[in-house]
Amino acid sequence: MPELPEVETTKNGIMPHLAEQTIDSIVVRNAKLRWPVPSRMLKKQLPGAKITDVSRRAKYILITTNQGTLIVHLGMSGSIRVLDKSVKPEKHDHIDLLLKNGAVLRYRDPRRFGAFVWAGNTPLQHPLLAELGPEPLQASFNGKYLYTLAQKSKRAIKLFIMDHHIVVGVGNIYASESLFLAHIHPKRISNTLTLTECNQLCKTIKQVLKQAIKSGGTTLQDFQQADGKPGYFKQKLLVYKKQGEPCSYCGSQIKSEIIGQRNSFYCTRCQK
DNA sequence: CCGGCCACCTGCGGGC
DNA sequence: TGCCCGCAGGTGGCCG
Repeated sequence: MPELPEVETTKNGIMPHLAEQTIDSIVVRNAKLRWPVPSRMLKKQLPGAKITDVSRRAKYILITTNQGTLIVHLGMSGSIRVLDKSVKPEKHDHIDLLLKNGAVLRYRDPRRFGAFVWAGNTPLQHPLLAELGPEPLQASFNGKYLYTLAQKSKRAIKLFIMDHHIVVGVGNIYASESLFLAHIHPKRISNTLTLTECNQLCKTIKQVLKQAIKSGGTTLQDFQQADGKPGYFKQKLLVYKKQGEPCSYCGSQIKSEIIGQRNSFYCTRCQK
C-alpha cells in the first residue's frame, strides 16, 4: 500500500503519541510477516525502553529507543495506529507495542508483506537501509544526479525511478503521476533522457510527493492515517487508475500498460 | 553488474 | 448467492 507520503503521514501521526514514552511490553499475535518477527529479542529489549525519536528513512519507520531501534515497514497493506489498550485487536492486528501510559501502538497488515525488525544502535547500517539511494525531498536528489545515473541505464524510466538504489520512496502511484507531470513516457529508456528532462522529472517527483504528504497520503482501499482517517490525495491523482478517462491536459484517453509487472498509466499524446 | 521475473499473502470486485 | 479469477500501494532474492 503505502508509498513515501503514506509512511510520512503515519510517522507524523504516531510521533506525538510515542515521543518520550516508555514501553511496557510487546504482544506478537502473528510473527509471520515478510521475515519472522524476532519476538524473543523484542521481549528482552523493549520493556522499559524509552522512545527517544520516531523518524523515517525511505518507506521504513524508525522507532528509536535508548535500547536500540525498531524498523517497521508497512508492505502493501500495513497500517499503524495508536489506541487505548482497552480497544480489542481485530483479525489482522499482528503486533501491539504497549506503553506505560496505557496507549498501544497497533500494527495491522492483512497481506503480511510488511516487516518489524530490531536494529540495535546503528539502524542506518542495517542491511535493509544501508544501500538505499537519497531521499527524494533532499537537495542531493536533483536533476544532475538523476541524469548522471540515468545515462548508465537501459531500463524504462518508470522502473528506474522506482528503484530505491536510485531514489527512495517513489512507488507505483507517484511514479505514474510524476512522469505525467514531466511529460515523459514511462517506457522511455533512461539513457535517452536529456538533462532538461531529468531536471523536470526530479522537480515533478518532489512536487507530487510534497502535495501528497500535505493531503495525508493516498487512500485507495485500506490506508488509514494514525488517527484512522483516510488520505485525501486520491482526489488529486491525474492518471493513476484513470485509464479510459480524458487526460486533464489534452483530453485524449489515458492508457494503461503493464511495465515491469506493474500497471502504469499515461497519456500517449502528452508523454513522449 | 544489470535487468527481468517470481514470490510472499489476503481481500475485494467483477463476471458468470 | 456463490465461486473463480484477476488484481492490488512493495521489494528481496534468484536467474540468465
